[in-house]
Amino acid sequence: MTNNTFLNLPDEKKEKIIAVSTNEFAAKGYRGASINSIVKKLKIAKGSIFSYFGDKEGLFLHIFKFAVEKVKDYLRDVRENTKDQNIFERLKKILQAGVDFTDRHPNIYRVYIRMLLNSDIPLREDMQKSIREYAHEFLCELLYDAKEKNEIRKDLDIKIAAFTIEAVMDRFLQTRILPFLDPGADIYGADRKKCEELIDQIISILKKGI
Amino acid sequence: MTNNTFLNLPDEKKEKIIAVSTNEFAAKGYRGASINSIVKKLKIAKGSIFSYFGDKEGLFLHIFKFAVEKVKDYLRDVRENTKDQNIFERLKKILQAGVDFTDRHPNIYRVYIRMLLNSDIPLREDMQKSIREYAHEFLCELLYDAKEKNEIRKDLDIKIAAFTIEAVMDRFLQTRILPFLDPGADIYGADRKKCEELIDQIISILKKGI
Amino acid sequence: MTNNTFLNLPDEKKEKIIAVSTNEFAAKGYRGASINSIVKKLKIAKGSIFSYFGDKEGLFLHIFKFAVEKVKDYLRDVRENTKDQNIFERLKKILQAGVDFTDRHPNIYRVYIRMLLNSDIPLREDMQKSIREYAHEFLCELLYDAKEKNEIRKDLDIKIAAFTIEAVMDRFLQTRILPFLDPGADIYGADRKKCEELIDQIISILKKGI
Amino acid sequence: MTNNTFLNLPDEKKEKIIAVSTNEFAAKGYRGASINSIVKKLKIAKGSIFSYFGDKEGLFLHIFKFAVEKVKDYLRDVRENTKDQNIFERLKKILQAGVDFTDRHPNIYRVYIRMLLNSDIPLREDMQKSIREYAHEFLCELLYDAKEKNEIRKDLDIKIAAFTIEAVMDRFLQTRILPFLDPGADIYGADRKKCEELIDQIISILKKGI
DNA sequence: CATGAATGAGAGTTCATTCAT
DNA sequence: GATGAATGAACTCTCATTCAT
Repeated sequence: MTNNTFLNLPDEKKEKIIAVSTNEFAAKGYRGASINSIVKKLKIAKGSIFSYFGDKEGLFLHIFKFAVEKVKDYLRDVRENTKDQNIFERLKKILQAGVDFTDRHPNIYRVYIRMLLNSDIPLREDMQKSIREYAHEFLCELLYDAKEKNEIRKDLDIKIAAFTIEAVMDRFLQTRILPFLDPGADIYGADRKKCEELIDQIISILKKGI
Repeated sequence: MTNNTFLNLPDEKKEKIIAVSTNEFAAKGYRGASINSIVKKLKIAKGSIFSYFGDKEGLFLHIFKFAVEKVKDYLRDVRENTKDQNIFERLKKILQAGVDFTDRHPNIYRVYIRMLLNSDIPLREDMQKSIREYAHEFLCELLYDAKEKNEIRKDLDIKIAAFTIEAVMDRFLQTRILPFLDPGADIYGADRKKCEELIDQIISILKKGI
Repeated sequence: MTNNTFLNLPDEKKEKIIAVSTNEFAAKGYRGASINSIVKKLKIAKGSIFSYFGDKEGLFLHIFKFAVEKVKDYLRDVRENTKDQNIFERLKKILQAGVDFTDRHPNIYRVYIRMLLNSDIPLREDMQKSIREYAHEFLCELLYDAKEKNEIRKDLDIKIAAFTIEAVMDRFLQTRILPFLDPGADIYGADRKKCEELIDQIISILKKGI
Repeated sequence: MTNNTFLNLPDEKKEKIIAVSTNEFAAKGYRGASINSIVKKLKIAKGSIFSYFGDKEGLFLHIFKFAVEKVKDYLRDVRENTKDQNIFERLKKILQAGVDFTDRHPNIYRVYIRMLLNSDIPLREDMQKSIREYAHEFLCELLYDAKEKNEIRKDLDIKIAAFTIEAVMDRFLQTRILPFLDPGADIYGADRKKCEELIDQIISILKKGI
């Protein structure tokens, strides 16, 4: 749907458009986001957005795909960089990378989780499923490898384990971008060191149980 | 904010107003929800809603508080009914009760998770935090009891364990009302029996680790 | 489609809304007509028009049906008032009544003929056909009566005669509201007397041929 | 208004631009017609249209003049080719040629009658009058000749006769491009033979009266 | 107290027109 | 001379909110 006109824009402009739009969608959701508000912030003509993306849905889809790709990229990176470590090290690295990512791109992650929960809108079903499915399969692969290497219990149901890990990790990352989600003030690791400790403890619980 | 006029309404009418409004907010989100649409379904005058709740925000806040209370009620019930069981039995019961709850009141739970993500709108901070905080403290209490009874590791960090458990449980319940969140078709327990198995396995992972 | 709210309006207001809207559609056609422009002239809120008629199409349909009914009314009147006259007297009376009508309601007639030629728009097919069909059948009845009374040729094809008469009459009336349609300056009867002469001559040609 | 740049274009390109534009104006009217849509179909740059014709009005005027010239051409042809026939034969030939013309160029005729009704837009008065005036004078000449040759009544008012004939002929041609204008299904001559019969009957009524 | 007509700001969207390349 | 990106006014339509009845 996205127009060549947009793709041919100077990188700086493209990035600004994506950033401002992402912020708008992240802050107000699909319906709440206002093209008026976006173009005012961007100081461009309203018509330009429509020539770039067709309509509001087109803009959102672009933003969303962009966000999804960013998330996938970071997952891929971690996998490649942790190939020779054991599963618990790898999970730890994933969480740390996730923390970095949400710190660097809080609005991208906001758009991503917002849209997972917003059913009112124009994500094709497959888009909606795509990312959690991707994360799920990603974790399944990791766990499968780990089982082969006898790092985890032979009797573990991989799918359910993946589900559990994903839930915990996702929620942990959410606490970083949605402070109010954080149930205890001291769980939210403001500083790097505290944060690493938390990660260690979470991994530890996933490893040993409660 | 809610008016006495509303509170003095016959129960049946009050309930209908809450039910219809909850559905609307659950289906379309805060901004997407339309007072027009609500009053049309209710066959009452538009002005009435505004006299009852002041404005759209007031209506939403009422709906949301109501939803929160319902959730808290169910948590309280479970706690009372499982006092003499061990922690793993209790967690299992909580999850089962949660499944019942989301099956019976899918829209209440929908409103609740929808609104966790909406930052631009009118949840007072405390309202926003209230429910996850409540669940967190609720689990902390349970775990504290359990530690006293030597059901769990002595060295377990209770807050982080509570956080972990809550994350997994919440995500499990989300899969029931937002099917696309479910990463694997077979994780979603369509039938009662399958669902109980899943719960057992999740609890098992929480207990023993991976 | 038209709302009760509109129908319950004071007559004066209703008439003004119809008059202003009719002028707008008559002057600019369906697409060209602007709700903005209409409400500005009426000094009412934009929303009101939409609450009365649903949308632009609803407004137009109301206007159009209204115009059609007015035209039909005038045809009915003439028929009733000329029952005992011969066909040529009757045709003359019809044309004279038509002249009166277009003089009194030029915009109603304008809307009516505009819409016959505008295919881009929301007249249900039957609406489109309705009025010319009505006029055609109306003339067929008159001619059938006339044939029975031996006022016209026995071998005359009534349908084609009706078609011919309607074409001439319609065009004559058009010249009154669309001056530029008038091919010769002196055919257009500005004054009553001249106009009657023209009518006589037209009827004469229809009667005797050229 | 039309630019030399346009006139110097290869014939093929000029014709394509005129054809596509005529279709657009015929289908959607002046206001409804979209330059966007035209240039998309033509696969030329939007700016070109504006350099050729100045603005939308300029394009339309060109199209309209072109249509008028085509109509005049066909009238001239018929006159030349029927010089030695009597008036009723000539009228018949004119109608037959008109049928051919509307069958071959329905959109040209559509533009022409559409625009007769559009008062708000950019036909200079003289353009608006031009074509019907031309047709009127054309018929007057024919009738004047016929009177000299004693083919028609000596007492006939030529102008009014011309008006009458033109009205009937025009309406007949309209039925071919605007089927819904046709009052009776069987008046509309779908096939050539039926059509000729209709023409004969119409001419006969014009000749002998009703 | 209930009603629902009136309001007008603001939404998404289209489009003729301009102008730098 | 051709191009098409940028523009912003104008469009239809929605909606929370007000207030006279």
